[in-house]
Amino acid sequence: MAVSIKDVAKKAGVSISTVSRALNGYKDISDETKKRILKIAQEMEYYPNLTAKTLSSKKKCNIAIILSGLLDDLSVNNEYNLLLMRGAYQYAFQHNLEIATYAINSELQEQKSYEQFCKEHSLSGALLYGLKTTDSYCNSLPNSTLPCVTVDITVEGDNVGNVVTDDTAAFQELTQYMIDKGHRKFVIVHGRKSAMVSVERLAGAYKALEDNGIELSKERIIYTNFEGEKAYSGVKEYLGKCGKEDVTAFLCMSDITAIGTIRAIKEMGYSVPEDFSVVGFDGIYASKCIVPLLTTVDQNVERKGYCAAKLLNEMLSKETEKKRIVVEHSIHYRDSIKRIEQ
Amino acid sequence: MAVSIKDVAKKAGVSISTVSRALNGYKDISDETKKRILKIAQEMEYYPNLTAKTLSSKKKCNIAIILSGLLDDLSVNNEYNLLLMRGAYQYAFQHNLEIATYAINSELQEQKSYEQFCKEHSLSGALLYGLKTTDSYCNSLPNSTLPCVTVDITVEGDNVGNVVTDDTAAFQELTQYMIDKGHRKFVIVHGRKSAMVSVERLAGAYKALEDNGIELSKERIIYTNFEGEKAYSGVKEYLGKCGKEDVTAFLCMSDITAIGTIRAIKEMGYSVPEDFSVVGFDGIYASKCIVPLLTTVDQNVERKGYCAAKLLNEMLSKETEKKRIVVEHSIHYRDSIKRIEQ
DNA sequence: CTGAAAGCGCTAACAC
DNA sequence: GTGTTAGCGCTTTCAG
Repeated sequence: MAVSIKDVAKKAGVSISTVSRALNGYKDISDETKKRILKIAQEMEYYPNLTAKTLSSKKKCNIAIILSGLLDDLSVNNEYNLLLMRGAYQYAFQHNLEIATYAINSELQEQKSYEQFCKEHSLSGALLYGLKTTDSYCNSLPNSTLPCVTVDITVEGDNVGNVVTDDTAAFQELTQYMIDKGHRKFVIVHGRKSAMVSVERLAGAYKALEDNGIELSKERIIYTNFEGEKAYSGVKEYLGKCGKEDVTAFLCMSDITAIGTIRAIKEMGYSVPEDFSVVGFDGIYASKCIVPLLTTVDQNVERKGYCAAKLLNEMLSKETEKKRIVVEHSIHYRDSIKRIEQ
Repeated sequence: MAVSIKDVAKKAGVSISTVSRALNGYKDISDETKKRILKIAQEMEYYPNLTAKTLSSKKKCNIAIILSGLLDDLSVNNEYNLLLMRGAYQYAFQHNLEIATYAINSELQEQKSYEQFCKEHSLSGALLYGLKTTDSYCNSLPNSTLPCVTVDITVEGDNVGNVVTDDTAAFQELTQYMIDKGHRKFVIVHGRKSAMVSVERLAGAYKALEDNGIELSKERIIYTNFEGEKAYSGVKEYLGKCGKEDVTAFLCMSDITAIGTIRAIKEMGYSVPEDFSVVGFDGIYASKCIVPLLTTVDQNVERKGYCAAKLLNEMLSKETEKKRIVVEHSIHYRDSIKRIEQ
């Protein structure tokens, strides 16, 4: 068995409570014994059992990432999820916190509520990544007594914090930029109808379009479920049907679909940005490697993960009243768009 | 406080051990009481405290993923790491296991050994992702009493399992394929000198080259640290210096560097595969979205994660003597290469 | 300043 | 079959 606090106490000739005090930096202990105990503990290679610690301790503060949808068929979000994790762990490292990540799916959510999950794992709160509007957590969260922070999805509740991108503003900005570049004939390569982010991005596009008196018919929206292949086939079909004159720019709701769009365009014998301009959304690594370099909205994903961890931590220590953080995005203006004469 | 086993016992008018027996499906309990207790537990929304469970239980079997290097500057492995996770969680779901993921870095490894980490977290074993040859875990693992499974890096030890790709064979195969297509003048876009996978891939290339009596000078190796930008600048410089006649194919050790290579080629006014052929390695999502579709080795990353979890689980239950699993790769033959006349 | 003792929620002998 | 009891390793009153 591993060396326990008891062993250290015995070796040091003190009681276990004294060892506990020394280890946890309490003040009501003589400097001398403290040093001695610490030294012995180190020599014996003693490391506290975190399980026992959380079990016995009252004021626990351990948090986790609950990653939903990791096992969904859709293997498109891989980079995104890990960047979110990176951000959270960055915060954790800086603040000497430890975060465990668990994976769940929609089904598991129905079997066990968020609160139950937390209690089972002795969690005082969690970061909820990858939640969908249809997930059952979304219904139970508002009544949760345990704090949590969602990312990319707005859920109300006294103990619920949200970290989001202003998707509407971002997509509006992007669309306006295209309009400023002379584009009037757009096709939107949509994400998923039921995804909150897609809905908001679409709203942003319409705002810019309306501001400039441009109409966009429903037929000019291609749904992709965020899959590159769907974007590819959708765009190909569209171009085959409607021809070149009908459109000058594709507004894509993700980089992956933008890359698929570019492939479709090239395969039809056209080029980007000479014949068509294309913009993406996300700022994935590949967007700055491909040809042409993709103009895209950088969501600052890592920062979102960081902010989520920070918000949760502050909610736990009642340091903040804030419940909603909008992480600023930025647009990378690159080579995939072209100014055109009208 | 949450409802505990005690509360259930009280309500049911039995002792806590009876409740425990009912909950854990032991046989020495009457069917009737069992059903009654289960019903009450459900009504009371009782959920066992896993922390207490692992603390008191002897034969624990909880495993974790220890993800190293997540916070390294190099943000190139994001998709890779998450696919690995996906695989492990897939296995976990199928076998009703729960896996927690923790993030560490090289520094943390020096402060605390693998065994200490496990003891702290009451782990019976772990999956080690992202380990580097220079990491201190590599030295301590051989003497570990707790089992673990590494991925992509070979570490010896009685309690150490390894899941790898046969990088040498894969890269040899790829190189041979290029040779069969008529290529003789290669440039290798290398990963990282100190990375085990890079070393093996290089060995594979040399094997194929030597088999066919082709020489490759050191100047024809471009080191990239697996970064797309480095590949881009390296290839650009190379082409600027040596010109078009000097090379017909680029063998890249990752898809990201292959994508960077393609960009460099295009920016120099050449095209792929007309002027140069390019192959990658990994099989990332973007490889099947870009133009041209990238010929690459699919590492079957998800399967690697799955096999690692499986191997660890079997090591824990002594079901297997095997310590090393080579996950079969496959080559996607796509559009980025061209047959040439010599 | 330090020790004794009571728990945290649960499992696992051991009795009855 | 079921209850009693002793821990798992640690924190935290409460005495002294």
